[in-house]
Amino acid sequence: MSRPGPRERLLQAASDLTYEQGVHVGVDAILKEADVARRSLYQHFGGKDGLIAETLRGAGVEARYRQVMDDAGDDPRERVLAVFDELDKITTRPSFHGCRYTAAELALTDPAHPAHAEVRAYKDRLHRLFEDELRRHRHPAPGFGADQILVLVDGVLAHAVTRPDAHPARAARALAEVVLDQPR
Amino acid sequence: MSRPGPRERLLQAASDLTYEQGVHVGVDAILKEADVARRSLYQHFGGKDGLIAETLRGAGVEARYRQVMDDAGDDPRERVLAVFDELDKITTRPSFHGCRYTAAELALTDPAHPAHAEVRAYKDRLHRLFEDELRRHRHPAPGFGADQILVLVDGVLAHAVTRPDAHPARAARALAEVVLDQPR
DNA sequence: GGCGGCGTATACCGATCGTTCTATCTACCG
DNA sequence: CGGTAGATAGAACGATCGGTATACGCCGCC
Repeated sequence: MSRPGPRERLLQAASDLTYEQGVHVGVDAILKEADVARRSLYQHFGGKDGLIAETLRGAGVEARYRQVMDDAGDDPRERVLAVFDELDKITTRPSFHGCRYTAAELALTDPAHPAHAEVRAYKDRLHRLFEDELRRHRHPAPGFGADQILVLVDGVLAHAVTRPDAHPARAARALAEVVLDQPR
Repeated sequence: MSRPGPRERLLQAASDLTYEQGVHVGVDAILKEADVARRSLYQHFGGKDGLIAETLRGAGVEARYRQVMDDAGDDPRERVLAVFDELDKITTRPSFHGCRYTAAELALTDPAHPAHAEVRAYKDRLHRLFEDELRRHRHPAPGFGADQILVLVDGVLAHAVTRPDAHPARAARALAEVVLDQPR
């Protein structure tokens, strides 16, 4: 029943605050939110950069995609389309602030920042996720199809930040159906 | 033959630096790049926020879309597809750093920042641009179709930052063809 | 011909940035 | 019981942030 240790609290606080306010939140704000001593941050993560990178690695966004798919049953077509239905819900919530990975990628100018590798790894995992579904669906070109799905997903998340009322997820869903209905 | 005034130099420098390094570049860096006195910035734009907003308004990215379309001729189908061909070139250049409007939107947390209105206005103009093309093309639902094109464009620009080697513009182009080939 | 407006240059402000430091406290383990 | 590792609290570091103030030079225009 005891609360998690400093490391977990730091990751949680960093995850929340960087999503709400971007990766440029101050270390002080994160420390206060996590209720953790300054020293613990540098002990566990070496610095702010390390904490940011580790936060992205452990965000578990990919797991939520899997969950949505699993809730949609076994049919790959329904599983993929369910993602866009979910995106329509997410992107119209007031708490929606875009894709944390895309935001981090754009905000961190320094190409040497460890976060970039995490973003790349995340998107590669997502690509594999969709590619597997398309392969099960007997899509003629699962790799290319997965690229298309990823463009749609990233497009929805990017566009909805500025024009959520346009319901980009619905527009994208119709195109995702086209990807899924390729002659096999 | 004389160089442009401080205002124009500031806009140019801000445009360059904010694209390369994000909107969090320091005022000092902009002033140095523009070779302008500190005071001139606050005289002309009231502050950094005003300069950023004005930079977005005057970036003229929309004009480049029009140019690409005009170079592609009169057929709306070819004009729209030309945009994705151009995107494939742009996104694979080393100097590519994503969509400046999306980046600004994500980086600026404060909802009251004047830049948000500029981003919204820009994307609305883009929507109108594509909607007009689709209408000329006798698309059955030009508004919805334009939403789809915008999702594809934003998706390409967002995804290419992390995975340019996936050539998201090519993946998107195939879907844009679907949008354009709707039965009318 | 002097005067106001614009641009420049530089010093300075308080605030905040990420980081390092010292010092004290607490929990666990032999 | 003693000792060690980890956590806490908080001061302080130099650097940089956006913004303001002061002083000086240049130009055109009444």
